[in-house]
Amino acid sequence: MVTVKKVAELANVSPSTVSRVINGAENVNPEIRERVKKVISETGYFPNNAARSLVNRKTGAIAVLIRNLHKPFFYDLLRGMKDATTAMHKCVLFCNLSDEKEERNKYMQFLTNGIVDSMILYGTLYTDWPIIENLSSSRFPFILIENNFDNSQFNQILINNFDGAMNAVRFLAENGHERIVLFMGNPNKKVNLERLNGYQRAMTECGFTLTPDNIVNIFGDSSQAFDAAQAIMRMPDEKRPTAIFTTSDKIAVQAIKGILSLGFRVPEDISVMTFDSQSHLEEEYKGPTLTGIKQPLYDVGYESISAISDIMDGKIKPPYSRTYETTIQKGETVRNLNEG
Amino acid sequence: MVTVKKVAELANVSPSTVSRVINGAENVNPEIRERVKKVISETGYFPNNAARSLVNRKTGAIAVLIRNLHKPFFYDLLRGMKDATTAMHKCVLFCNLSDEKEERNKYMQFLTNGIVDSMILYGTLYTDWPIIENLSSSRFPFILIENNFDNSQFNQILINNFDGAMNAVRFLAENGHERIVLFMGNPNKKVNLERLNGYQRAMTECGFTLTPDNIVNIFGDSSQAFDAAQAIMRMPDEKRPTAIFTTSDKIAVQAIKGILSLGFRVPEDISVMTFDSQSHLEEEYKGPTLTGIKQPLYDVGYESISAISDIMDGKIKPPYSRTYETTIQKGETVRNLNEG
DNA sequence: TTGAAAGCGCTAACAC
DNA sequence: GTGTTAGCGCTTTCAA
Repeated sequence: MVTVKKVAELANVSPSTVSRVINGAENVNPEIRERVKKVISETGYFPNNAARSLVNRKTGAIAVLIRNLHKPFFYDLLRGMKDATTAMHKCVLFCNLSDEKEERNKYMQFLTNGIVDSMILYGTLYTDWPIIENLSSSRFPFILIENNFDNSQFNQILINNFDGAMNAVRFLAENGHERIVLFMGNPNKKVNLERLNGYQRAMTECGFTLTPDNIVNIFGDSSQAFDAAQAIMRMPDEKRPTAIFTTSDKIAVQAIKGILSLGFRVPEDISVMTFDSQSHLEEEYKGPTLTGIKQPLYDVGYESISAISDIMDGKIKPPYSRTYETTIQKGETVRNLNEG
Repeated sequence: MVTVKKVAELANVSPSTVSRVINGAENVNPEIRERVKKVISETGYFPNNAARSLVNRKTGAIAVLIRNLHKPFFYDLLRGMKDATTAMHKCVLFCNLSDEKEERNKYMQFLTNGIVDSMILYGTLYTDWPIIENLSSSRFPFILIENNFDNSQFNQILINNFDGAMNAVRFLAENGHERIVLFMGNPNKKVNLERLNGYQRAMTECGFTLTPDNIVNIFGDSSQAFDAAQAIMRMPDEKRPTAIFTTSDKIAVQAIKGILSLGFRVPEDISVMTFDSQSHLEEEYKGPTLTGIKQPLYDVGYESISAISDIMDGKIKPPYSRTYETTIQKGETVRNLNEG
């Protein structure tokens, strides 16, 4: 293995000079610099990160922790992160975590002790609190994306789920819908809670009826939405909602499958509006293209890398917080009741 | 920061003893062991990987390098890797590489110098040869998945593309097809070349006509397949192929879109068989479910982590090589000409 | 069974 | 502008 020492010997200088050349210090005789550089390229020397990290206490690398990294949901997020990585010449390490607490701890401890010096965490769980607190108290720099904590002391990037949900209801209202039911996913996820709250606020604001029946719980497997949608289609016409708003694509897809399975059509018989509007769905789906609220995940991904870099460089001083707005993505699943 | 030294002080022992406890050495007085363990848990001490790596020259972590990690194509591969990671209690770091040589080099050098001590590379490019050779000559352990090199000296996991393509043609033959055209992707990718060769062999074996017209080059953007498929559909019935075999899902999807765009149907007017049969397509597709050759990517992912672990543990001695067979995934795009 | 001491490869004070 | 020295946190001989 080639080390600074060996390079120093071959170039007839001291290790410190080699170090200076490697790190681009100004105060080196140009002639010597060239000599050292030549030896470096000839020997194929590359500095050992472990040794560097040990003395510098930094590596310049960023870790990104995501549960279920493999899910197509993260397509745009990862693309954004990748483009930012290339643009900023960083090294980014992705970790695909499971829910197991032990495993999560292991990764955290591994990464935070000499491997990376900043971190991006997507969609932390409530149960991750000890981890976050630990990071925070040890002053390890990190950014949370869509976290579950009501705490502005952390660096965070958020998506305005509340307004997004409100806009969904308003969009449905503009299209003549009043009887709008919510298919709501696991309320332990803060995002779902925010979408619920936005839905409720908008329903009230629009003056639409809002009873417990308006909110259908899909807390378990998303396939529950299949049955729930069937149940709705079996209601008498005059009572049946004209639109379903779902907190995720997965739920929307299942709901539509349920609707179609009974011979009904979307959006002719009932409209469906989703939250997410991913370009890549998690399962085979051949129904009409979804209309829904779209999250700017590419931008969020790009910004997360860019922001953590700026924080590390001192260009941004924590706590940093940024909220992204959603947009409405028009597909084929919402019918305009005002027409015809 | 808590260090061995501090733990040693608090426990009234020497750093060496702390080290022994951490590493589970036998020769430690049980009483002292407990005392040290207590201090460790009280202080939340965790060993610094950089320091460890520096002296041990290993970290126990594995890096997985994939170009375009975000693509849904890798869904099953990543799932397999993740499950293996959890099962074997390893730390796996994923890197999303671009084609840029400079970036690829940077990651390699970063990772191989104190961060991880083994590596899995998926789908290396021909231009990666210097990297691979460098890894190899420095005796850094790695496994290639679906690599582009004809070299059995490396640890590798392969998929039998040749037999897969042969089986595709045979399957079409069983279904009464004789005029089978190949839509072939970039031949710089070894996998495409193997699929081409398998196709040719099987066509010959079956005694079917095999002219240059039988092979349509889709070397650029897969949307070329759209036009190519239209061109085929414009051929007179008696000359037109009865089936198209494509080297990837992407090409198949474009081809089907082209066919449908002219008012033809799949598989009634022409059959389409693909290689890949991914559960997650890269673009919106609502045509018939694809029939094609399926790669066991989950298994490949799982095995890659498991194998590199075994290599590191000395349970497997290099060079390690394993080839996975494909299966036929039946969808709706191949018509049985023998019926009716 | 335990501790003292050396050293992994690198950088940063400090001296020259 | 350059070299010497010490030390980052850890493990591992070697003595005791």
